[in-house]
Amino acid sequence: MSTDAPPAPAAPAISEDAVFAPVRSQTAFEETVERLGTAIKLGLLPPGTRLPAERELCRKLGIARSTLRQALLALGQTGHLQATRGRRGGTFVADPQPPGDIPSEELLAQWPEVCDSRMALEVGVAVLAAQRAEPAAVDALAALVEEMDQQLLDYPSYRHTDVRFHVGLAECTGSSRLIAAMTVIQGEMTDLISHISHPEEVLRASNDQHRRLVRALRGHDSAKAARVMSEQVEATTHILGGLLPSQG
Amino acid sequence: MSTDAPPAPAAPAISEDAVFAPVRSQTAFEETVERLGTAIKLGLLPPGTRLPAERELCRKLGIARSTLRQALLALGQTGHLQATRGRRGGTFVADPQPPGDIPSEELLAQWPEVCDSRMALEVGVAVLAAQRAEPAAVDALAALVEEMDQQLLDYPSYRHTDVRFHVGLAECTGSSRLIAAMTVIQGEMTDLISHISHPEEVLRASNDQHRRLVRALRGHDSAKAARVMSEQVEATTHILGGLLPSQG
DNA sequence: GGCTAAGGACGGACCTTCACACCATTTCCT
DNA sequence: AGGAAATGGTGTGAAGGTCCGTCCTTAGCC
Repeated sequence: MSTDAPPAPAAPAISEDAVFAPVRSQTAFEETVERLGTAIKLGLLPPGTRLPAERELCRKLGIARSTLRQALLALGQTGHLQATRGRRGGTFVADPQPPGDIPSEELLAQWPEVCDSRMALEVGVAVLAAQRAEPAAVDALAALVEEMDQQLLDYPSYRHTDVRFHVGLAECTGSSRLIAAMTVIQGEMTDLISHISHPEEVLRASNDQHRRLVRALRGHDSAKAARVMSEQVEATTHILGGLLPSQG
Repeated sequence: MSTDAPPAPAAPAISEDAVFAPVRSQTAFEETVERLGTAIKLGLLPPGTRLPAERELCRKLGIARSTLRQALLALGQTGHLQATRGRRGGTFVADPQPPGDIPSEELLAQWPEVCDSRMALEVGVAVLAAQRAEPAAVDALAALVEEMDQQLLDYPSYRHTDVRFHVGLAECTGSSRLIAAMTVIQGEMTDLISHISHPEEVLRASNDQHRRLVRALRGHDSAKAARVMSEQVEATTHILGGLLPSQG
């Protein structure tokens, strides 16, 4: 017992790991490919959408045109974008889109972390949205729920509407940070779940929870919103946990 | 009425702003300064702490030694770090620490966003922590509450313990992403609130909420945890809203 | 005195990013 | 028909960040 243990008060080993964790600085090129690629894969930029002209887009993104072109070229080579020259030309989201690629080993290994982050973000967003959502915004979300009801047999379409629902929820908070975080996490979730089966009953149950969430928003009942969202995320997490190799 | 309005179904203008928002790629140098600087200012690395040797730390951080040295040099010049040469030398967290600098214009302008992000993250973390916290971890948090009870008249000390409490809560989730996110957001909050007055009564009320949160954790009552945390964050937000120039 | 572990300093190779100019293609307008 | 305009496509060189390797300096330990 009386060894010369350090007198330090309960060494906080865990958070030190976080402090000294690897620094991952993405290049502007990588970040751009990821941002645009995620928006396309999520359906936020539907097939046929015309992107802003290169000279304008690079200004919006705050990068050089040559850097932007690297990203556009990469997304063109993977079949996500298609460019046309001339006065009425431009860069368009390809139609049809290429098949989604399988999730990377790296992402698969992190799936519990992704689900945890999602749980935290979605529940927090649901609470804020319940406090702030205006009737018009709630109506828009309700319309998306109706839309999903018609897409129970077509998972890709369902998923796109689902993403719009969750991003729309983040928009209800009015916080651009939360919107950005939601798109990132939905992108990761899409990569994880797009290659597993989604029976109609599962989608129906999921959309029922959407409906209950909308009711909670309408009543500004943040506690109920938190509970419903928590159940929804947990359901997805359990499905993933059952289908993916636990801890690879 | 019958203008040639686009037939697009409810243009999602807001999320497009998010997609095309500026890409800010931090350099490895900047990211390192921020990570280490935040950890020091938050008290996660208390004064006197010895950092790992440069040759080891650059390996952990995944950067070159010269890049790491740039960061260490910068933190040395601001008085946060102090280096000693020789066999028993090393890089140490300076004691005493330099006075905290005033929050940047940029951060001040973003304060509502920071509070929103904090609300989402803390509530989500509280829910997850309530589901997962083990008794030993809850005891550790309870001990921090006791510690804060003794620090109601010494705000800097109180704030350091407060940070350890909230980061400890994130540790209860077991998710390194959430821990990292919590340290970032607490760093921003510290910058925002360190230069305003903190009367004893305010701190006492805040710590009472900590105590109620601990009770909720112990009972695995995630709904109550969410409610308490939501109130706590809201209280801070209101204080900030009253003291900072609204939308300066 | 010598060994060792630490910070301190330098220089060149490599890659990314940037700014700028110019080319090629298509459409619209006169 | 012909030019203006708007778009993507191409090239070049400079600037800066990062990495790697090498060496120097300092201070404690045997």
